[in-house]
Amino acid sequence: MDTARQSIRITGYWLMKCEPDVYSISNLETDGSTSWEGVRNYQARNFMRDHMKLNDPVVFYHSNAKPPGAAGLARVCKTAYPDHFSWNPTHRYFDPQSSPEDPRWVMVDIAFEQKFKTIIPIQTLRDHPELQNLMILQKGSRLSITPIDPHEYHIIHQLGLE
DNA sequence: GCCAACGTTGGC
DNA sequence: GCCAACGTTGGC
Repeated sequence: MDTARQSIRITGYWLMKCEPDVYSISNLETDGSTSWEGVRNYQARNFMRDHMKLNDPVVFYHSNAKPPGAAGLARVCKTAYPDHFSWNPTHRYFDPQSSPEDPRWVMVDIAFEQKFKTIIPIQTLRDHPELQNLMILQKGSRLSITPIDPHEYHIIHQLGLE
């Protein structure tokens, strides 16, 4: 685990996964921007808290979808701040170990950039020779927020124009 | 709906 | 500190 973690390179480019049944790129297009609450994984949290910068580019990915795949582009429009949903006992993202005095979780805001004409299915990403190293394509990868290479970002951007 | 892979929890 | 049990993720 630690060895794998060490090889992660922070690039300022990101891929963020969301189930479209919960929140889709179309929702983001409608809203213009949104808060990214509910991340309850420490590694993903640390990416947001320690590394996400204003205007970092984001690939918006639909997970658990038919088909799963890259759905569009977004941009970080507010850097990390406490996830207040974590201390609301009636909310599904409640965590009893988090409090306003000692917030355990953070969120960022992202702004809509573009919605791809069609989803770029995961299989298309898998088939692309220059996207082989995408973290989300590695076996067993479940991280909802992963850094990606600028080159990978631009390839996905291009695929989204087709 | 299945299930492999993962992260977290808690007993010891 | 180990590790079994558990809940979750997410592609298929």
